[in-house]
Amino acid sequence: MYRSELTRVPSDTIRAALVRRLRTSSGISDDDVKEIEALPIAVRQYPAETPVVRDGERATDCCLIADGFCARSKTIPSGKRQILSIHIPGEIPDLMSLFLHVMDHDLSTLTPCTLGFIKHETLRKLHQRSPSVAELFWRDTLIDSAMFREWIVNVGQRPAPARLAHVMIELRERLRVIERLDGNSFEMPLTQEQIGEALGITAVHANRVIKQLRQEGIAELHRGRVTVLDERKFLELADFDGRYLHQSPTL
Amino acid sequence: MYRSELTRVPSDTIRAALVRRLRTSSGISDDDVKEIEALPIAVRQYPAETPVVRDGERATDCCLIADGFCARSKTIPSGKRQILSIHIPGEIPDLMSLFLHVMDHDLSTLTPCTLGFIKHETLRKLHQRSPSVAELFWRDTLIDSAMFREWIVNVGQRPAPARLAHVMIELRERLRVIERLDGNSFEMPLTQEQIGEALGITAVHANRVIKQLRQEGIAELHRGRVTVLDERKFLELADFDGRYLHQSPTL
DNA sequence: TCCCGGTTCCAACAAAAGTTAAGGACGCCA
DNA sequence: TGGCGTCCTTAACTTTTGTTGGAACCGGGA
Repeated sequence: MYRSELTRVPSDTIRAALVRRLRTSSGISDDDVKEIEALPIAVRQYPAETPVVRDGERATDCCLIADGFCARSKTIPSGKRQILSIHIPGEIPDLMSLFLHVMDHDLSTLTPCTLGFIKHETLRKLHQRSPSVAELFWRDTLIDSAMFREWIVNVGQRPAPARLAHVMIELRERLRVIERLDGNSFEMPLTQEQIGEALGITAVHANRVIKQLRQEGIAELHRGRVTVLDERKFLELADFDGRYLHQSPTL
Repeated sequence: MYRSELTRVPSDTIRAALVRRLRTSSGISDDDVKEIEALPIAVRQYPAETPVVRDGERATDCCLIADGFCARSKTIPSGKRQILSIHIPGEIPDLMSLFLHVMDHDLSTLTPCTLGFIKHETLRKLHQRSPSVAELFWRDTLIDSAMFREWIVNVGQRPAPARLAHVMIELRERLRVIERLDGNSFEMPLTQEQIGEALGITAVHANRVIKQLRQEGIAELHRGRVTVLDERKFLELADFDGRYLHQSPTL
């Protein structure tokens, strides 16, 4: 699989992307930043394509992505898998496990990852101590929820090429906040199989759609990296309105 | 449109379905029940097919359904509409507006509704006074989120007949909690157009699928009411695992 | 009562997406 | 450096779903 540019992550940068994200989407007081920076976090390395928490499990920790990409997914009895969301550094994809005790989906790595684990217990205590941090995290889970709503629209209503473009732009706008864009290109470390699972189409069809975007000079996807060829066409195709990301405290 | 059996709802039953729901999914202390029963609620009647809050608006209240059915949806520029969820009495479909200030989707009635409005301000004060009620509501928004995840799977991975059966069973299991089942039948007041919008298919195809369920003796849908004809086939087709509804405090 | 508008239902055809199968590219490792 | 496994790519064919257009049904209001 694709390799994320994983270097040793110094301990003080583990929380950096999280704080940057919270600052962008919610505003956050200095006291709250201190609380978050004081949070005890157990850091562990995960290889690519590895489950972190599984559907049906009872989680005792929440998982902060320090580096690498993760995805959440559900697999139905027929064996088909649906990817529900893609996650990037600074996010806590399983924050919901704090109150939803049994996992109703899988969380797994896409690339090799550095993950920080925070005990539920610790978070619960923090919430009691600081209602403002609790609100911050609550809002974070609500933004997560808003992203699911848009994902439903994507899979339910847009033609396949627009679906792909939309997922690409959503990822880009989130990577922008944590300063992970590289000119007109950015990482999207999914195989075509996984892209299919994200868009609700087969891998073969995903391939057709990727080819189409390339041939029409809209965007290129090569070895887990998206390069935008024509920004105007790209935006138009994706039908993207980023309001649902709530990337501003006023939204 | 279909008419919900809307009778005058006495003031003391407005909170009843909410309390029953919270009791089922989260457990709830007597003190919390008292807090909720003391909540000032402004009751209003809405006709069928009427917007309650619109995409882009800033809400100042949350809306508790006392009677009738509502739906949340998003409409994209091409004019296509996706229904994201169906809501029943006792639910607060726009609880998320407490922290997501600008609506990213529409909430509208399906049938004539009795709605109770609770000021954001009131809820925020309640949260400060009672962290346990805050957790209760937080968990409620997380269950909402879990339902979106399953909806993504439904639209993304299941064949159209299974999608329909799945939505039907989900609705049934939620109606069960508030004791709104009637033997082997229950209300599902959507037009075929709306069913299509919920499943990510066209109304014509929705019609084909409904016809198929009827012809195969699985379930019948007539005038906004589902009648299950063969429970075994119905469950098998729907591929339903209700864990994601978290209808127990231990889940 | 009859008409009207919104549903429901259906058929014929078109387009999108799934299935199957197979060859080619590429990185990894022995 | 050669072989292996994974991923990418494509073609041919099938199935599902969308589109268009029209008929039948049904309830409510004039």
